[in-house]
Amino acid sequence: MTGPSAPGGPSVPEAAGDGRRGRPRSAAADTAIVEAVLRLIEEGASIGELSMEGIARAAGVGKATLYRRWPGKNALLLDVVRSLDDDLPPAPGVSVRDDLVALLEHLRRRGLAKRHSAVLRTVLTHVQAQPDVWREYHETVIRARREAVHAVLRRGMARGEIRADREVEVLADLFVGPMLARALIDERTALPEGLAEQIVDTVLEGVRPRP
Amino acid sequence: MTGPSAPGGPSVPEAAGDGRRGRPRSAAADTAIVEAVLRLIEEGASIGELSMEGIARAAGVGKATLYRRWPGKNALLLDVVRSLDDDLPPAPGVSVRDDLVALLEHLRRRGLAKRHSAVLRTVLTHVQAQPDVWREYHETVIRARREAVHAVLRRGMARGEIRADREVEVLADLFVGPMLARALIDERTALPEGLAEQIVDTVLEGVRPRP
Amino acid sequence: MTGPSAPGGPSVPEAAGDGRRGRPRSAAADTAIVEAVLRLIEEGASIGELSMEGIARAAGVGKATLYRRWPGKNALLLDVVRSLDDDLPPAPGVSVRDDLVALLEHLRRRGLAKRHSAVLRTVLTHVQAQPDVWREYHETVIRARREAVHAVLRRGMARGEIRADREVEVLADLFVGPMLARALIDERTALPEGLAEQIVDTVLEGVRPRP
Amino acid sequence: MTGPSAPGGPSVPEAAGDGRRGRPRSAAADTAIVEAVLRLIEEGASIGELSMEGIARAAGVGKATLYRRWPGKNALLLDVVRSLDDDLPPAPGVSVRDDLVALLEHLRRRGLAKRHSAVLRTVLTHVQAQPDVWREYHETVIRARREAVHAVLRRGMARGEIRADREVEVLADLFVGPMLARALIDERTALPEGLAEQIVDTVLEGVRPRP
DNA sequence: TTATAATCGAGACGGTACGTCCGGTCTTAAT
DNA sequence: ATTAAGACCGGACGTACCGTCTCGATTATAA
Repeated sequence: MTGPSAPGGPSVPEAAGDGRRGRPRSAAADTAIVEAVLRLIEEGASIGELSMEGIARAAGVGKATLYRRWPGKNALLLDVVRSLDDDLPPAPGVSVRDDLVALLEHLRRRGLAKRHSAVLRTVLTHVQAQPDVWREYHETVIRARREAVHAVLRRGMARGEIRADREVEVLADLFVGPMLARALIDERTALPEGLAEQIVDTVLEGVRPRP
Repeated sequence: MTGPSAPGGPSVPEAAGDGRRGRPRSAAADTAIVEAVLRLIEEGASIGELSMEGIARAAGVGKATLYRRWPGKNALLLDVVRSLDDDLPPAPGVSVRDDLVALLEHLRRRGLAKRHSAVLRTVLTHVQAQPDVWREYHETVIRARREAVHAVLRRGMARGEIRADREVEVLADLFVGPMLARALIDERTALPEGLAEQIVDTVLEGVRPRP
Repeated sequence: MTGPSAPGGPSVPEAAGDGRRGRPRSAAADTAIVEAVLRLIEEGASIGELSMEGIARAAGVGKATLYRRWPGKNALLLDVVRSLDDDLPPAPGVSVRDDLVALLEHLRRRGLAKRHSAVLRTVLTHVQAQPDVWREYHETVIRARREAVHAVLRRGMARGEIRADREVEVLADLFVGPMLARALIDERTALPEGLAEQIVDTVLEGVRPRP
Repeated sequence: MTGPSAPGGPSVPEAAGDGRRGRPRSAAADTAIVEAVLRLIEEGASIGELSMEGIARAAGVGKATLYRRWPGKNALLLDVVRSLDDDLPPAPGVSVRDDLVALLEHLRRRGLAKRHSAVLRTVLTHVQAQPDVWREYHETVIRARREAVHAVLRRGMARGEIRADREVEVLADLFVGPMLARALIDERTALPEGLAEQIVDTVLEGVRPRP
């Protein structure tokens, strides 16, 4: 997606190698739409006002302008959620333990951010019900994130800091799963500071008492 | 909820200590409705036919009969999902490790069951967007399940099989979170046999290599 | 309405010549129902609360009690309107002119009565749409009234007070029609005192100026 | 009502002096709706299929398209009935007697027309129960017709062909009332040819025998 | 300069579902 | 057998949203 609308932006036809004709798409509309969705969600429009009709109204935009950019509500919402994932999180890092803590801390912070939390909850709720859309999100966003964890773990294995007799996927879930479970299920009780370290260290050390 | 409609059943007015008047609610309708929802979901009606209108049609029931029992779609779906949680899972158990494996295995099996998986995914997707409904589900179903894990862990702590320098809530997430993450996010790729043991043992032993 | 179910009252099965069994119909219910209808109509319930549901509620009666007495709403309303026609109007009379005035005056007074006017308007509106019910009303109530006019006119013809070269039906309409038109169409503007005499005399004398 | 939808047409917002925006209302829908109502009524849909739902279905139109044009069923039906009154009836005329005959003959013909008769009966039945709607109909349609009669009569008075010692309103009812009474009450027994002349002449000459 | 053309906000289009109400029937326990 | 109460199925009510379509107006490039 290299068009005028950056990654995460609306899906441009992308055709017409160079000689585009007619009035170009309004960048202002792009912004207004995405901002309207975020505003609506933050205002608690759990699902009520989150209709294409309401979004168009809130953005001061015609409905056709929405449908010209996205094929439907799910695609729009998916793009909105993607637009919040821009901030590249990971880090090269010193030790494997610190890399893992950094990754989980990033996850935690995002789960805390009012905007991101509400958006994610509301949007995923919509999107997850559409298997194809969800799959696309999975393959573009989630897989990337997961790969970051896998890379760290594989590096740890190579260095001998992580046991090598388990599948990487399972190990990754051991670290990421607990944080996700808290963020997705426990509404927003907490995600207290220090949770990342706590999870990483406990999983590393094990739950059995050590002498 | 100890009335004629068992836990998981429709929300009975519950009034009238004994001298109930008027024609009683039809148990056949109760059954037909819940079965219709399950059937529709299994048939893949991800969200399309999952309308009160469609449910009533599929159940051969008037819409009023639905609204007499539940205040809205979410409440109905919530009850349906609850009706799938009847099978008490846990186990007294011999060792703490075996108890944990049993709990996770139960989780895994349910995640695999075609019916439960589809229902849960579809329904939670609906329900989670309604904070109040979700909260109620959380407090009646999730809390109970979580408590079972907590009990096992506390027993383990008392016995010295589980380290006592971590909060029980965090430890519980370490075990349950990975399985949930897989079940909820990875569509249904796997949940392969042996996953429960793998998770429990790895979390118990830790991820660091042991000599 | 002399018996519990007199002519004009609810349509009793009428079977069982003598040996009726079981609990007898409640006369209180009969009264309550009819009164409820009249009350609702007078209160302006033009058509809104005029539902079987609302009538049963207002009468403090079960719906089945209504349907046990009348086959449907129209039959009930028809009976109510009939119950207002009990007061025998006509008069033997001295001169034909006075008889006609008396008949029209009777019509006028009834058209003025708040109760009768509102009921008639509301009910006929319902009833007229059901051809069979309307026909029955026509044949039992309207025909009788019309016959009274015809009798007077025929007497006048015999006496030489009324021209005999016109059909009686047409002549009857000449007298009754104007009053009805006012009563039915002009909402309730007036029907002023003296209207009956005015109509009768003008129709008798003719509209052409007399020398 | 001078907008794009002529008298008898749907109630246009009428706002926006010139710069109308958005897609304009479909004239095809206008036609389809009115035709559907007429068709349904002619097919005998006394009141059963005469629902907004049924009308929309029969017209191949969304329900919203109905409610965009009329606030409710009564208003729609009222407009339909108005659309049948377009054919200007009266006539300048030679003698007062002939003018009156022409007016009544027009009334008679309309009462006979299958379409108009059925529509009028069914529709007025609906509309009359809503006082405000009825009032509007009265003031727009009935008053106009009545004024035509009044004009004829006043001309007759000026010419000395009509007695001047009666109120015009009463005289008008003497001519129009009989025809209306027949048309509205006698289902459709007749309205035989020559009725107009018969009424006019008899009312003019008077009912008393002449020497 | 003038076409040509894609965009814009606005809003109507045919459908479908919402949650409520009523019609007419049926089923309770109580009288 | 009838009572009041109320549940039953069906279906209409009027509203809202979906995704498409048509308006007149705007804003670009291409001729």
